[in-house]
Amino acid sequence: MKLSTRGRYGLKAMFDLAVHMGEGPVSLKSIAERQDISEHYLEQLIAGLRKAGLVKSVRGAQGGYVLGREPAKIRVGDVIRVLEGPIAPVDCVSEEDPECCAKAEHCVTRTIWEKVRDSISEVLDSITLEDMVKDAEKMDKERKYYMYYI
Amino acid sequence: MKLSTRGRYGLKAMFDLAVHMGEGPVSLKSIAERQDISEHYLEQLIAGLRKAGLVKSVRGAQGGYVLGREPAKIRVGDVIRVLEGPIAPVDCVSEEDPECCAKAEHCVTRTIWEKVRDSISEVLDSITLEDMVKDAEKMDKERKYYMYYI
DNA sequence: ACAAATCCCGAGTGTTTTGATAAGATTTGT
DNA sequence: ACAAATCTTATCAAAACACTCGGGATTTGT
Repeated sequence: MKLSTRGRYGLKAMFDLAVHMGEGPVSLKSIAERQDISEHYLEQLIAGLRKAGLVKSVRGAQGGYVLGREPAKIRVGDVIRVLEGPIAPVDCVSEEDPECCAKAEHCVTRTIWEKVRDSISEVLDSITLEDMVKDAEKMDKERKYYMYYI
Repeated sequence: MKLSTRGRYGLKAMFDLAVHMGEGPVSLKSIAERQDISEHYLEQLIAGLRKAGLVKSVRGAQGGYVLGREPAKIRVGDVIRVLEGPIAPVDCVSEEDPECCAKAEHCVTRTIWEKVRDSISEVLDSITLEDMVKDAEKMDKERKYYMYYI
């Protein structure tokens, strides 16, 4: 029941982009340095985010990435789903195309996993990047609020 | 964010034991057959459950396993924690000995993972084996309510 | 006493996932 | 033209996962 680094690093990067919103394109290199992530690895992760429209890329010198839409409209769940796949503790209750078995309707544990899935989704979909930035500002007014760890 | 087969199979087995409560020791072989799990693999899983006191073993011919205490006092969360480790989407919010980083107090995402952890725990700790047996009885009065899939 | 049933334990194995690295191609501002 | 970036593809080592196997130890029915 662990998140992989994909989701953790990806959310770090998205938060970093939200913090630097309005300052023009942010290079992968600067994100990787601030968040202490392998640049090449982050490249793979952000490719997925780009395809999903959560970030836009600007190629060439002074290029980089910007958020695909306002921070208030990007939920943590959106980011996690792109990087980790549909939220589900087991495949038979996957948010999209669940691999149901024949007896799914009579399966006691299935209902348990559904409840787990829904409670996770509810938490992740109730928080936006904007919320995160505001929380960070509250936590520490002085310091630049990079996340050192996820 | 997936459960491994350890948690799934283990809960299957515990449910099976709860269903057959009061019929004497249940052999691993019969559980493995009903739940369609590798017997040797299940052996490993149940070893952990035994050490945790969730099941008791009866050695020798006609031996097997029985629940360590009443089904009403065994929560799904108890079983999952034994087989999958402490509930936590990331290590820094682990239920026991979290590997905190220096900046944990200023980490925005940490609070998110805490909320996720708590919502999962709440679901898993609100359901007991007794609840599962009752649900199964409700779902299907006629058939023996084995779980065919988790 | 003996054999069958059953639990107990540790080691080995193939596959998949994870997390990263490397090399080169493409695009663009200066 | 050049340097700074992104983009694409390929490769790879380590860990986790899901078993599998072999051999003991213990108890019971006959």
